[in-house]
Amino acid sequence: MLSTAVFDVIRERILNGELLPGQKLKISQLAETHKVSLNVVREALNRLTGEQLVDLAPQQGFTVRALSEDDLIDLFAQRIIFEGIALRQSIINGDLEWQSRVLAAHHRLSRTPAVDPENPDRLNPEWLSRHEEFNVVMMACCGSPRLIQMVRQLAEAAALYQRALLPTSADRAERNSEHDDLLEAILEGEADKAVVILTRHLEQTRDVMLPVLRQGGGVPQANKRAAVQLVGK
Amino acid sequence: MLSTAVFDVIRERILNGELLPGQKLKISQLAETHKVSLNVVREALNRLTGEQLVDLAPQQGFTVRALSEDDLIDLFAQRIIFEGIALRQSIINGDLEWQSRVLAAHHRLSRTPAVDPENPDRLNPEWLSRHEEFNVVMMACCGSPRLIQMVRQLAEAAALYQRALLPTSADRAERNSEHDDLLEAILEGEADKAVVILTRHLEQTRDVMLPVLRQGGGVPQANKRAAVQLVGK
DNA sequence: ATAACTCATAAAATCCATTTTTTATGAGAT
DNA sequence: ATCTCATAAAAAATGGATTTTATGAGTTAT
Repeated sequence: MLSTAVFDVIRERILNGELLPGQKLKISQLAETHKVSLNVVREALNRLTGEQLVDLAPQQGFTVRALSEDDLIDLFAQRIIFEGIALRQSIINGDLEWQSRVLAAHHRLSRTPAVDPENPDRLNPEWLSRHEEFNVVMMACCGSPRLIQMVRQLAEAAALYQRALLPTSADRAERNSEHDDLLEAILEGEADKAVVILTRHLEQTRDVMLPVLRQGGGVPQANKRAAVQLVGK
Repeated sequence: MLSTAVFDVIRERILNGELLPGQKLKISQLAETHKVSLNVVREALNRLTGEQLVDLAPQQGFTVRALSEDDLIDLFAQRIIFEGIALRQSIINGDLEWQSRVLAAHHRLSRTPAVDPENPDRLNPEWLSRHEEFNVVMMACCGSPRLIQMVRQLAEAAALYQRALLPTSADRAERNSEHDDLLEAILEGEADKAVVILTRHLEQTRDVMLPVLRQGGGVPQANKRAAVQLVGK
């Protein structure tokens, strides 16, 4: 199915930061670059609105979902709640097989440099992927397909902020040690401890990004457009 | 925007039980009944997949999301967690204006007969609407747009089950008194108590539906189709 | 001179009619 | 009963028509 392929590619381009938050997604242009007809693009974009990655305003087309301070705060408040619940449940349910997968994901993450070797002022996209994978695997055993889906959606939204706002300078060593602590708590089955560490980790991630968003200098984000009525709001 | 209108109508028809869980949604047929072209319907259905009300399987088209025992249990487990959180926060944040709106919604609900006067063996659709409205208003002051959105989506999924499975006989009087207790706790600002009542209410709702789903006799639901690979799973 | 308004033009979004592919169906043969 | 294959039905994709919005030059008013 063509629209599924286009859906995946555009989704990837948004998460990669190739298509910036707030940016307009011109259908004809996307159709041309992906060598498909207009409706295929339209279909893909409609599905992306469901994933909360794209906004649709009638007669004004599609845009990449924009960043905002309020949303950043709300987003991380919900991540703390949802991921906390999912992680606790995962630790309770998880077996040896699951622990091993977490260990493996952590290893892959810890051995990937956080800063792009070729582009020292930006985070390494590969590291971001492994970070997200670590996150997904941690939650995988929570036992609830719906919870997993919601956590995945929140993490995806957060990825937009992280790719745009996370500075490379922010105490990498200290932050990586949080992953180590998290792993340790998981392997020892200490749910409470793990949730506390995760919460602190998320809070710190948010607090690093907030001032960057506030000053906004040099943040890769398309110019804000005038507020328009979005569908379904 | 035509597709938005069609989106709304189809959504309504699904929530009304006019289009049954598991039922195939033939694009050409929908296009004809709504006097629009195929692509418009397709666009609406794609957006409905984002709302988790419709499933899409490549080359097999769209179906109304089917009911299942596992999903029912999962769904209510998540409702208990997240509606609990949203309600508690709403009570903490809510001002007099909000309390008044809850009171009004409760009044509308309590004065609407739960059983359809013309169709005594089915629940009154108007009552179901007011019940959902009561629910939405209760959560409205939780302060988190994202939490509201997720709670709304969970409640919408639950509506499918309730319209299909909730018997008319299930101790209406007792269940309505739970709404009264809930209102009382909210107006007194007793968050803990309100959450306990809500939790019990949701558990009972689930437990009433489970056996009906298990035996499955006479449940309005389209015949199950062979399992197919769905997109995005 | 600047600001506000009109209106023609271009660009983009939305929708439709049609073609191409894929899947489902059922008669006839093995 | 199972398999093959022709046919019909439906999904998916295309190309293009229609409608709406954005843009900017020209005009008028302050």
